[in-house]
Amino acid sequence: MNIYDDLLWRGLVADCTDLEALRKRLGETRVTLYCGFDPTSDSLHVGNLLPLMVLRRFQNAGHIPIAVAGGATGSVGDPSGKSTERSLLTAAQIEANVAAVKPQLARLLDFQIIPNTARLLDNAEWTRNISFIDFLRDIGKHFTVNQMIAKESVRSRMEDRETGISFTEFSYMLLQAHDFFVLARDHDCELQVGGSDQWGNITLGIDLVRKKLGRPSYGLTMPLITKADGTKFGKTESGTVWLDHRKTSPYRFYQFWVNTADADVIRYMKYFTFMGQEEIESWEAKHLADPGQRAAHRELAKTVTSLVHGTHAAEEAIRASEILFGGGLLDDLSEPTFNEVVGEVPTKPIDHLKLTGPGLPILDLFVEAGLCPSKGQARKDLEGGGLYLNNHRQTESTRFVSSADLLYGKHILLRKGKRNYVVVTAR
RNA sequence: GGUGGGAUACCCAAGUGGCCAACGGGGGCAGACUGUAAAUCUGCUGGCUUUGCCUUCACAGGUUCGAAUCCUGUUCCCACCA
Repeated sequence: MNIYDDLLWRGLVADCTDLEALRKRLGETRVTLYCGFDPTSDSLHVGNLLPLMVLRRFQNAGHIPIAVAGGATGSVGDPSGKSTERSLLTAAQIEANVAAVKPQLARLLDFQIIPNTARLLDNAEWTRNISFIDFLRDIGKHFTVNQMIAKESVRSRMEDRETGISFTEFSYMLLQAHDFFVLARDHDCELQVGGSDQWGNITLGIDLVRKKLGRPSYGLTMPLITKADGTKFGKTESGTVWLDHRKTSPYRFYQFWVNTADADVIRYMKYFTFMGQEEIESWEAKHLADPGQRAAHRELAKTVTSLVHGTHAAEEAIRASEILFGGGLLDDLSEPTFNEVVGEVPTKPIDHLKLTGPGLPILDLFVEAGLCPSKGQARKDLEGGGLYLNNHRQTESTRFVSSADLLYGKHILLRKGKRNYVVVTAR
């Protein structure tokens, strides 16, 4: 199957500058393509996964992907999809973010395979040494302000007189167009992919390539990822789902995918796995036959977690999930297995001395662990049957917790409700 | 500037002298059911040393045995008039 048809089937094509020409071009020879990732944070998040995986899909189909870290563009700030001006990051922040994001980009691409080895570049490399005057003369001259203010990202901000748009963000599209030109000139890059909010920036780049190099090039955008319930993709109650395991643990990451709504799971399989059509259709059949099993959810979670964090981390996340949601008692659990849980749920250190002798009132312990906001609330939660110690439901609000309750002499597993766990570790 | 109305817990919103830690709804948390879902049902939703005590109804005073409720002043908001 042509890569283009595969993308189409997966629902990954929102728009294309020239559908038929691109499909034909992709069928002929190896094509070099790129996608930019601005380092707005010290980690990529699940939303960035989609375009990054599209690069990999192209590579799997024999094409050459270039991931560009936006050391230059990121320091200016893309107005696309933003209703207000953003505050600038410091140079040091950008540099640190680029350093953090690069390995994440590299992880999803293949730098060994020959001949279509992936490349990882930073647009600061070719932007840093261009003088402002040169940029105005060589790049700026090719565009009219008229066409620039017609772009959706700019127009929406110009219509809002309250916020407006700074010259800095207004210029962003020129930098991105320049990137495409440099990559076309130096790497024979012919295609730029990105989220649908990148459409305006991409088409401007295509114009520049045509004007300066007299070559056609292509743009392809992916749709915005939606959720069945209308909320924003990539967020949980506890915030953004990051790719960095220190910001979002592999367990949380796995849980994020397991909790995908039924109505979204097959679509996400198409988006976020490299499984083929037949395989995905068989999961779909399995899901429809017995939705309660959530086989597709687990498969999706396992696959994506393996991709981002490795199979070992994914297996640990699965094991931790089985312990925390299996509902089983902890009594016959071995220490190494329990340790899978520690580190996957929030941990709270506690002074060992507090547990000696009679110990600590159980309500105080839940408050100290952060599971309950006050003792009054803790008492009510307990009376409502919502508090568990080492997976045993607690009924006595006057109970004391002492070192006798420690598992393996170290830990106490506290739980409120179905899935709010904290491991208290004695020090 | 004039006149009238309002300010209540996370949000909306009752309450106009004691039965008020304050009706009801939303949201949130928990329980049952379930599939770590949806829907539904139930409980909780100021704090504590919890059959009781303490602090809350814009702010500061006052009347009263007793005030979210009455009076005075202050701040802010809204409506109509100019």
